[in-house]
Amino acid sequence: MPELPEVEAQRKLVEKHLTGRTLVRVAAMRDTIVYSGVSSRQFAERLRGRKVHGVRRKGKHLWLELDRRPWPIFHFGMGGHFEVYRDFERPRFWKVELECEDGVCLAMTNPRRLGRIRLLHDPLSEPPLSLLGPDPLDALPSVPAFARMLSARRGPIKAVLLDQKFLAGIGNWVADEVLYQARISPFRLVPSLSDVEIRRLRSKIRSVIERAVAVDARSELFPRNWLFHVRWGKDPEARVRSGGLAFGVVGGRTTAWVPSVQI
DNA sequence: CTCAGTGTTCAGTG
DNA sequence: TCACTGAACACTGA
Repeated sequence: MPELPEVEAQRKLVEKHLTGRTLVRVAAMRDTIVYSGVSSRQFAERLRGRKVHGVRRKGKHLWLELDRRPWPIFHFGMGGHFEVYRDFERPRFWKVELECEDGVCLAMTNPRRLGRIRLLHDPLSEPPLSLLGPDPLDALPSVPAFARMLSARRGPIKAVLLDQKFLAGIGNWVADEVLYQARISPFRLVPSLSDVEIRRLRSKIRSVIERAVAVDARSELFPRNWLFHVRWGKDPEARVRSGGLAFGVVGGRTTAWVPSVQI
């Protein structure tokens, strides 16, 4: 679930419910894996009574700006989300529960426990956030800057797109979608890309992410001609219509592409 | 019962 | 240093 568009949708949700509010009660599920560098108990103590000034995101990381540091940073790993509710109905797999003065509760879930919850004084200037490349939604590099970034890279283009030090927030499905729409094979080595292809790639990174964010990452609202539907759908005819879908492994990840379209 | 997976990190290798 | 591979992490759901 959680690539840039999904995390941005979560950010908006959290922003809507927590901005300007005070965390009157904080519950933290005991978990020594998801909580990183801080115990769940300590985490809850540090947050209780704090006022939320803002909710920010970079790449797949989400954090709260509070009236006092340190601030909490959330990463979902392979799954999870924030859930809003009023009564005592904690969702399955909850890791943190934040309650506001108006009784609204917000919980972060993380079923597979590959996510991380941290407490940092200045998120943007400390790892892991300080190691990230630019966020393609907020700060997509210009064409020349993008070309310069690529010129420092080798290897298959998909592996580079997945590298969070290159751009922050692109994950497996976004990478496949962007390459499909840019008509570039995921296996193409970066040095072999032409200027035209580099422009097309950058432009598709922007359009795919903007479009997914515009519909709050609700995949049923993605344009019908996106690879996404063919890839995850169970309609075999759609696969044929797409021109023949292939699966392979690039950058250690399952990759879907259409060989007849992607050169 | 088996296995892939919308992610990240680290050790080992070239 | 760069880059790639594979494994590990942990657990759900098909």
